[in-house]
Amino acid sequence: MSFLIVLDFNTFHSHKCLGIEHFSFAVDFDQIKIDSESLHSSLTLEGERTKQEGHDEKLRADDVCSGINKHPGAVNCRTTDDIFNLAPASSNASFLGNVDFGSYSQGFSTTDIGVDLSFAGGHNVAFDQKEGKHMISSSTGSSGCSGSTTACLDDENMSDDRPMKRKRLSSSDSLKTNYEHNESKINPFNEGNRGDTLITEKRLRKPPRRYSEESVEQKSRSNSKKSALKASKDKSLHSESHKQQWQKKVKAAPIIHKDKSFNGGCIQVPFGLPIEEGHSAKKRTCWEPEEIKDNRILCIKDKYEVESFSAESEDENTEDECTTKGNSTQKGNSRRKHHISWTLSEVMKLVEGVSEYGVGRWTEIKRLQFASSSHRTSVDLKDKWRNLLKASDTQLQNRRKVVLGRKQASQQVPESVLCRVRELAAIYPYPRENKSKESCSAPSTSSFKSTTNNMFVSLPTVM
DNA sequence: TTTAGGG
DNA sequence: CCCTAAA
Repeated sequence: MSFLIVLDFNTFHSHKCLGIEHFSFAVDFDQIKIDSESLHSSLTLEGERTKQEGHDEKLRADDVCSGINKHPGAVNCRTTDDIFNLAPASSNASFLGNVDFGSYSQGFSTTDIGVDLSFAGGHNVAFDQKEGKHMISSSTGSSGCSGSTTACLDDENMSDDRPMKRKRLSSSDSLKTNYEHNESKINPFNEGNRGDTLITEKRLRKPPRRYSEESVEQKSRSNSKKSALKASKDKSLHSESHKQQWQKKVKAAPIIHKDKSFNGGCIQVPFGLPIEEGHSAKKRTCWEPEEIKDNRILCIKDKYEVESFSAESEDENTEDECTTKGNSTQKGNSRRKHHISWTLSEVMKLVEGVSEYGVGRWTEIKRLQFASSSHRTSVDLKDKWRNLLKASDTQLQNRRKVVLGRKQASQQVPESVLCRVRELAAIYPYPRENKSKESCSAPSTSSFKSTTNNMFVSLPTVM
């Protein structure tokens, strides 16, 4: 098994890290999967054993952000471990990043190596492709906190992303070029195997209720001064033209008929009604039709998306694609507000931004890291950071309980990122949250800060 | 306008 | 995410 992978990696390496396909293409993981299945019987015992004894070790390793080599639990990790050992030092950095995520996503499914691996493997393919892609072109490893895995991972991406984004921004004064850019860029990657499952997920998801409400409102006041105002002052104004094109497309499609067929009366009624405090109740009345309509839109949109670039739910879309989606889905105003889930790359960009500019300088971060994504306002960044802090904190606590461990932890945000968040939280204490934690919850010294500090201190020690 | 914080 | 007070 490891032999296969090693060969693969060698090709990957011999291509000067340009052929990420060689590293993560389907066959590769099929091999792994097959191997793991065939090995399952023989490995089960060992896997179970290593999984258990490895788990503690893994947790500790994660604490110091030095994960990879200590994940004996998952088959993949073992192989990557082998690779890692064989890999020339020069390629360690970029490869590390890849392995990191892989092993983390593996980590959540190690409970059942034989079964879960297939899925997690698929996931890894997707992820590694993306990440690998990012990493390949950049090799700056300027990690602030010694070469921790996290640092590699983040910086690898970030340092690459930013220049590209700037370039994109400057080279595409009209958003149209921007989109062309992105589509052509995105296309090759999204045509992976994983697209299908993700698409289905997306289609099944219910639209948030608040969204339906707002779409109603937007329709009712389509030309209200607020929208005009917002559009005019919103920086994403330049995206308007493109957006409107999308809207035309969408509108051209038989959405309205569907509405009628659904007895759209429900939709109309709420208009007349005063839409004030009775939020929940009244919204719910008009929710169903809206939902259906929304699905319609989604379907139609999906058609386009699947044609141009295979849709992909909340994964790595590169914020630009998210923008595309957002604009197309929403009618009227600047950005689709309701819950565009944060992609990992976005989170990492945020983390990177915070590490570079400090907490609280959200506009800076927005300008520099999220320049090309019209959604994600500085407020969003702030909120997300708050959430990340919370997540990292709770994760820390969960770690101590150990028992809970893997599954629930952070399926979206890899531990490495949270780890980085904690580091940054230690460096740049969040304006008031940290204080409050210190003053309120921690009469003696401070629970949170001390732990994070310890973590932060222990990092270089271990590395 | 931007940040911080509550909801 | 949204809203809003404060700076």
